Amino acid sequence: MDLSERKLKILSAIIGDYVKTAEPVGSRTLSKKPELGYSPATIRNEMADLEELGYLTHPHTSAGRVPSDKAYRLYVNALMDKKELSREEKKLIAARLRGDVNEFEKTIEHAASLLSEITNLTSFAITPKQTDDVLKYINLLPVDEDTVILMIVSESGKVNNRAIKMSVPYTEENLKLLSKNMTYNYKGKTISQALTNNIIANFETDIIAMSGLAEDLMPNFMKTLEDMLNVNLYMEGLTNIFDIPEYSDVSKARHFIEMLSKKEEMTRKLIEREEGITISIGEENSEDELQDCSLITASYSIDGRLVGKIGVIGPTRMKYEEVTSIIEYLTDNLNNTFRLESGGKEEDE
Amino acid sequence: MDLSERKLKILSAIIGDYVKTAEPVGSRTLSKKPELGYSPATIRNEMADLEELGYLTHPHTSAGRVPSDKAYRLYVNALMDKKELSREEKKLIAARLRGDVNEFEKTIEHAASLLSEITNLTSFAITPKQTDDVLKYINLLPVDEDTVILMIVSESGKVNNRAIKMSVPYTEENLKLLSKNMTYNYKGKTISQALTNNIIANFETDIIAMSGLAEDLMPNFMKTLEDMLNVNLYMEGLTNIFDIPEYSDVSKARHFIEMLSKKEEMTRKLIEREEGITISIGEENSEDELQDCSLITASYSIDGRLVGKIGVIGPTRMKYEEVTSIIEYLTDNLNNTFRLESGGKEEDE
DNA sequence: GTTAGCACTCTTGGCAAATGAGTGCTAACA
DNA sequence: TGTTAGCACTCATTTGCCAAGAGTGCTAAC
Repeated sequence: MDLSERKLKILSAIIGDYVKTAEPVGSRTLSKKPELGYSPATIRNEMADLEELGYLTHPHTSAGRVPSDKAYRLYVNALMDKKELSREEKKLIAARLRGDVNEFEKTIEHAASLLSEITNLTSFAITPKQTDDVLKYINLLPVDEDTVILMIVSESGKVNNRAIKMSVPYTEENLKLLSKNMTYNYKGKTISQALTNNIIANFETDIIAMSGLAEDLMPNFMKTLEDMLNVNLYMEGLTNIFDIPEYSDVSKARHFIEMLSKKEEMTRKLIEREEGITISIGEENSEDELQDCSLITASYSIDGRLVGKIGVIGPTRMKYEEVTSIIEYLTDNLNNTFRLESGGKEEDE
Repeated sequence: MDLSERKLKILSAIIGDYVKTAEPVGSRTLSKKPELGYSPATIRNEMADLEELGYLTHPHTSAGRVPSDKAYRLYVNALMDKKELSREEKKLIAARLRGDVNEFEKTIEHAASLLSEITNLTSFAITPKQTDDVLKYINLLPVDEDTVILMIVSESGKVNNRAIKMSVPYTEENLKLLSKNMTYNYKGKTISQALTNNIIANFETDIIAMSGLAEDLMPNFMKTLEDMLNVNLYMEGLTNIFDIPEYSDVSKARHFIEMLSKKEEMTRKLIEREEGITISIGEENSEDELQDCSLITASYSIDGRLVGKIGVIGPTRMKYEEVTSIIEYLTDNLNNTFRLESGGKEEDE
């Protein structure tokens, strides 16, 4: 059933007010708003209807109305209009995000902290899972009599390395040969391909000559590849939660912080999210702990391929349009910075 | 003025009880303890004396006594006896700490998380500031036509690298020459020496031939050296604070978490701490936010040289002897693991 | 020096009354 | 037929008050 123009207006006003005050909003308060020229009684009637339809709830008989998750959903889908950021906000974001493509981890961390600062919510970001990152170059370097450094470079410019204690002596020639061989075998493969298809069989022949070397090497090679797949999680503004009246109850705040402190779970949750801007409201979240939180996430990409996520978490009572606009602008900026042609930056306006 | 045997006994009992219950302890409760065979009245007299001397306080007239920071200090210095860990605890710690010298960061992270688990407090650890780590090896590797990887290896086995976009073309020969030259110039220098004495003048002659190369390189070299000095901070068990009755007040918990979330400050604070086991109680801490917290930290070292810190933070009402023993045993274990001869492990008992 | 006794203080919990915000419903009005 | 005023009713919150209980300080007796 479609809601009448007036119902939508009232619902919108209730949401607006409740988001600001965190107090159930009553008919009197609403009737005072200039855009709603109705008497409290009329509004009460409409509110009763809206409640029946599931858009409002009632903490108790003599309290005002509170928007339900369904109301927020409607609001987000249909009612809210995108908020254009002010010139200052845009400038602030752009200025704080100037970064180096080769230090994108730092840039992401900055972005998360900026996001939490602007929204006054808890923000988080993950770096891309580089599953599809392509290997470019593998090198073994001598350090000690018994130490060798394994170094793996990917197309995206990521460099990982690891010092390996060798159990058998090696020669520089051997290392060079092995480096070449490995590069030859793995170059062009994605990290996940390299991890699954065990290409070792492929260079068995050469290896015979170097016996123990490969045995020391391969487990470390695999470990390093796994390291490269590691996703980093950044989180900022955890204590912003304390500014939100809903969480002035210690046990609630505790739950919130406890959940967010579980890095693996949060990372997984973020990875699983769809790309683009995604809003999930209250009970739309599967986790019990998130039943009265909303998440807004967006994806950013590096050179248009590797995809990371950034977003905020807060109470369902949140300034959806504002936060969404901020995140959108922020990710646009990130995408721009991370375009490998090298972070040019001329945006709209 | 020295306290009488009996006063010490009473004080000790008060501390013991208060640490357990977090409730002010009264004379009746104390007189019931078998080791204190005095009537409530006697104990009251002694308590009045102790209060006058500053060892006890009184939340209000009709409440029991609470130990002051001065009392805890006395307790820690003179009264408490070291608690020997149980065989199980020792086993647990030893088992969980088996680590690889080359992955000491992970080991430290584990140690912090273990510490917080055992003590039910918030724990943290910092990796050593590698100021005195000695450079061993510098290498420049070609990747692209315009990308070069700079790699720095230190004696402690740390490997740092950085991809550098070159603004001028290079040849492999040039890179090799430069690598050799830099290694020659920096090998044996500590990181801080390398950062301060600008040795660039030293190889000016060769550089002339490679003009732009060094200009692209040197800023990145310096940045990478700075990266190597970065200290990582690990923190675990933040939410343990919520189990402590003193922090059931939201604003207190908030302050606590806010302070601990400031990574730079916490890192600095830890770096500044003295080596060995250090206990600072309540107002002995300079920071306002720590006035009712105690910190217990200890230092661990890698190969007996590079020194990191690990510790816990909790309310002044803390099981000092237990926590101290745990930290001591833990750092012994860490030191052992990080002895470069390669983590042998046979401990006392 | 130790202890029993007692008056006194102060916190805590429970209870009841007052307050007030807001509703739902009915009846009147345009 | 839609809108509004009026009024009784509900329920959370605040306030004040009282009783109970824990613990002290002091005095006097042992």
